[in-house]
Amino acid sequence: MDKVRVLDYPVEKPLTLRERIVDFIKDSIVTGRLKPGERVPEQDIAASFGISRTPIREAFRQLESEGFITVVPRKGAVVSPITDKDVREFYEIKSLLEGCAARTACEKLAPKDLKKLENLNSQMEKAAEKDDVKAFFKLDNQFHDTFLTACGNEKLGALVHHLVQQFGRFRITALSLPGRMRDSVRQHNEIIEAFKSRDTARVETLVRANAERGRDVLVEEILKEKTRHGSY
Amino acid sequence: MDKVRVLDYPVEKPLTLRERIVDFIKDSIVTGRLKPGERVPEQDIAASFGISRTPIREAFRQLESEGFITVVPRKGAVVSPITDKDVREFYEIKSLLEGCAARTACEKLAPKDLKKLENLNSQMEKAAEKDDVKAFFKLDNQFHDTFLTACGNEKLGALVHHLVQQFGRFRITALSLPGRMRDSVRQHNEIIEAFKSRDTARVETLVRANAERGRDVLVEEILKEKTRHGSY
DNA sequence: CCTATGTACACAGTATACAATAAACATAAC
DNA sequence: GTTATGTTTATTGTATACTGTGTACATAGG
Repeated sequence: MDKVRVLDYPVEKPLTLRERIVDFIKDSIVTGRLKPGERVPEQDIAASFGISRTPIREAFRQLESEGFITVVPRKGAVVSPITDKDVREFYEIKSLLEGCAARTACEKLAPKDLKKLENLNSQMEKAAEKDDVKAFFKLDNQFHDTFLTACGNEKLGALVHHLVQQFGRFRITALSLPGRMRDSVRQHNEIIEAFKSRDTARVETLVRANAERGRDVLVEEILKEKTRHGSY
Repeated sequence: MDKVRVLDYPVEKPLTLRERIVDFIKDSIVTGRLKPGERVPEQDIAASFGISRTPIREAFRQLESEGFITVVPRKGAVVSPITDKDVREFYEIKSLLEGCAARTACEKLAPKDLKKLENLNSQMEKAAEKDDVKAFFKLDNQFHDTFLTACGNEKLGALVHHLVQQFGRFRITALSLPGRMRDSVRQHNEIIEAFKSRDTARVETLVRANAERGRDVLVEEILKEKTRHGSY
């Protein structure tokens, strides 16, 4: 009863213009090309892409809902500024959710998941040695995604993913600080050990500690950046 | 140095068309005028409002990001179906977040907040007697908002608010079940007592129990509705 | 000088027109 | 009859034109 399978090669679906714009602006914000507070006029984007304003306006709506930009009717859009309060609040949530996910995942983690965690962390160690922040960043996300997925609650994983995404720019900056990546690898090793011994309480504690450590570094980074701007 | 205050009467700001459409569709979904799975063609909305498609498309983008509708490129939008799995997952998150908020709020609640909780709950009792589901619904939201606000984490409050909003339709249906409102009032009374005695651990336990009770009723309601549809 | 009002310009909000795609239907080949 | 292909139609994606509002600057009045 199977259908013919001749032409089902990996064809990348043609993204709609809006989707491409969303990706572009998100990336611009996360990597820092667009800075918080900066204005984002529709026409400029439209002109530089050679397209009309319509898909851009739709992209703005989506980006607004996701917290990347703030739009004031009849005034325009600006990149949402991030305050240290924002980071504190989000990371309190992240800590709670990730801790819960890790606790739940602890009993479910398959041997291959544990293997994966170890594998990822050793890759992160290498990235840390080479000071490859970008690679480390991706691996770190995968590490966390592993138990976020394993916990079985899809919404929870998506939520954390979404929260974290907004701080991309600061996270990358924070990872660049001396010793930060190595520090993270060490914490991950502890987490892996706890997972192996199926110590749910300890897993939760460690994961939350990891999140809170990330928060502290991020807050510090933002405050530093703020004073840099204030000193002009 | 005060400015003249002659014309600052409550002037309701002119909402943009998109905002009105968003409100309308959300309300339609929450109250059940639009059912899960139902298609939502742009043209129909445009025609019935006598406006163009542009603001509607923008509204769709926002509603999509917020989880109310699902849009497939070049096919159109449908009201996002809600499964029992969705509810279970969301309420696990809600329980966690609300529990945390309540625990944090416990030490911060001012006398007037406690007064407010008692006041709201007695109003809910009255609404329950009169079988006024709509009023009860609003009061219940206010009750929960009280400690969500008091906990100090604004994002957390907003997040829970957002999660809960999507299940509006089912929550209202669930509240209509015999005894459900009275049941809820009873749980609230326990919570208030725990707040009064500043028993943080008990507060968290009770709030989580309340959330999980809500989840169970909601799941049951959805499963019932599913079989109703399946039995055709 | 300072304040207030008028004016011009930039830009977002909306409408309309057109292009592109997907689904439904019909038609033709086997 | 069943399958495959052409065609129509409904509906979304995008472009363009127009309208209205906010901001900045200029100008007049005190």
